[in-house]
Amino acid sequence: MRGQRIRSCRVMHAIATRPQPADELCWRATGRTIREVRRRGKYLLFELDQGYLVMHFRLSGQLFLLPHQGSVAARREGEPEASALHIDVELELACGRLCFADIRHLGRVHWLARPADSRGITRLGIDPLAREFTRGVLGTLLGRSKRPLKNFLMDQEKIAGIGNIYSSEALWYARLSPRRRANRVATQEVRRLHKAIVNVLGRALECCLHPAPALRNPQWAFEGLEKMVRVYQRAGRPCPRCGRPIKRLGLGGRSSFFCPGCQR
DNA sequence: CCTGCTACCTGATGGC
DNA sequence: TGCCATCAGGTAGCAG
Repeated sequence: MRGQRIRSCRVMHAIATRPQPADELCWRATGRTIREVRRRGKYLLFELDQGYLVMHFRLSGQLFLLPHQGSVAARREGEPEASALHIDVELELACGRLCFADIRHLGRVHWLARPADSRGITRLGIDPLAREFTRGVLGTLLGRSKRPLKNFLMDQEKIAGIGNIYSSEALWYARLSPRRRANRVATQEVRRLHKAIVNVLGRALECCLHPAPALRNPQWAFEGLEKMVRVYQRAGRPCPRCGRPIKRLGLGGRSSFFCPGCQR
């Protein structure tokens, strides 16, 4: 995407730009050039020559790169309907149409003068893949919170980027109960949790990149989590470590999966 | 300030 | 077959 000029921007479903008016996104984005693409927590940022295009995929957002409408390539592929793919926003680039699609329409696309104009971005905590994320930093953060570890790990203002899958997985690797209070975690356990977080995210990245996502294929869906997942959505099945059945637990409005046998 | 709950959406699945 | 409840990778906004 780097260096591509946004020839036009179409909003098919204005819910995706809320609370920003769709036409504001369009006029701000049109004619701009993408300088750089980066990630902050779960946000995807397109740095433009003026301002930023910011995407958040929430639960079901996806990006597609489709052939230009009416092109030979589009006809060969049967011109997939925007409605069928639930495309909310479409950016016309030289290399094709970059489409933000989202079945549940919970994802968002905004234009911002700078990332700090997003409350969600400003308040993001430390990136667990960054150098600065050390055992010591994790220990300090944990010590300041009385919440259950599961809620702590999913709090984007503490550590940015961990969601429901990887919080369950990291706690399993660290042999810590999702219900354990953050400030009741011993030094040795902090060390285990830190290692677990970094390992889980690293392995997840491997799964996400091999095979690489097929941006140009609208049928493509992410598969391969099964290879790395040990407890997530595996209630009733044996724990790969101790053999006892994995349990599902409601915490903070989300499902938490863990092994009561070896997670304390 | 901190925490927990609910709304926001659509679609898949399973029980009756 | 249809109807209803529940669940799904997340966060903003609000009440207490």
